[in-house]
Amino acid sequence: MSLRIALLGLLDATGPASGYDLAKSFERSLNHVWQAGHTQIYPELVKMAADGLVAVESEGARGRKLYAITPEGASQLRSWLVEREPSSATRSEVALQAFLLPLLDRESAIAVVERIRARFAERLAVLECKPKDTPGFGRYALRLGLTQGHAGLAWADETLAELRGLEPAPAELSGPASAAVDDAVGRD
Amino acid sequence: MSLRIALLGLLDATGPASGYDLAKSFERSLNHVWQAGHTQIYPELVKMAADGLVAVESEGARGRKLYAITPEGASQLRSWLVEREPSSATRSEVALQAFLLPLLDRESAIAVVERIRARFAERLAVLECKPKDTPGFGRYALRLGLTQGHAGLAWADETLAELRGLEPAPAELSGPASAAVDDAVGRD
DNA sequence: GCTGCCATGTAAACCGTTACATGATTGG
DNA sequence: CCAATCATGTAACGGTTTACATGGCAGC
Repeated sequence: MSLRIALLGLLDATGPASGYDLAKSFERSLNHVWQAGHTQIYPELVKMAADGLVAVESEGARGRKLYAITPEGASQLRSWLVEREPSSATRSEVALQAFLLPLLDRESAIAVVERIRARFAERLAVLECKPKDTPGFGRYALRLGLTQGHAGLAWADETLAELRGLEPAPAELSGPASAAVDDAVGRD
Repeated sequence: MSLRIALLGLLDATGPASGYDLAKSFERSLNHVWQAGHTQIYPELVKMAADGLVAVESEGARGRKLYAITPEGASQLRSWLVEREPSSATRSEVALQAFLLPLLDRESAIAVVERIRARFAERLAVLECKPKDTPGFGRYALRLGLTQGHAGLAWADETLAELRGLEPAPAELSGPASAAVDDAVGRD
């Protein structure tokens, strides 16, 4: 469903576009929020056209089809935005690595957190060179990304400080099922 | 792949468990990081057993099978943690709604942001009643979740302040393809 | 004419969710 | 005995990724 919404949003904001254009727009402006490649976009546009949410406005050179949002599409887009209770489920490999950190010895854990930190920094760098105050599209999401990126960095720094502050040879490595671990994972 | 890792991580940390136990552990301790229901877990355990990552240690009452991690499984778990460059791709309905906010008039946008804010607050409330300083599993991920949750709240508050500060009847609503919007979405 | 990019698509495999189905055990 | 919970699974569907396939056009 959300792929449709993202496509409708782009079409609504930027006007008619081809599948190829939309794939580029995903890379350019939407990639920190939602991802989709052309292999997903082309068939989805066909289905959306069948459902009357978009229409082929014109066919250009080399088979290029320009899709435009229909009134029906614009209406569904707005309904979704206003009515949809967003699922807050996140599935993050970074968070999973953070979760599993206690399985590693201190050295490895530090290396892993450093790598995570680099990821957050990279992400932030990308976002920071976008026009922050353009009064338009993606502006709020950009700020959200920046805020969360900074939060990630702060977490990494705090965690690194803590890990580095531990005595050089702690007992926190491998070891299966201790009562303490069982407790931490157990009922809350 | 990550589902396997999550299961291996839980088995490594808490010792042998059944599919049912693991599903409960997901709900309890992993849900802010990764989600999986029993319908995904049971078949995956079978495949993992076929691949030698886990082994059925014993069969209890009413068909209950206890899976234990094998040395091979433990080794793959650690390799993944140390070697895997985590994909930082996130797919978030919340961020998508944030992205599309400029399509709405001021009133509706405020309502949407208020709903998002409530989501963040809800999430934070859940995390905050977990034992924050237990020296164990999930501890780092918990802190990451808290940090990012606070960041989300801060974003929502800032955004609400800005939206409420606008004059009551701004011109920011619907309207298709203006040059400015095109610019904001365009190349970076 | 060759190389590289534009532009469009299909197919298979994989991952995740929802709905369905079943039986055993525990507690009232 | 009945209801709730434990415990295990299958099936169908939909979304996502990866690999494959094709042809046009532009510049060298």
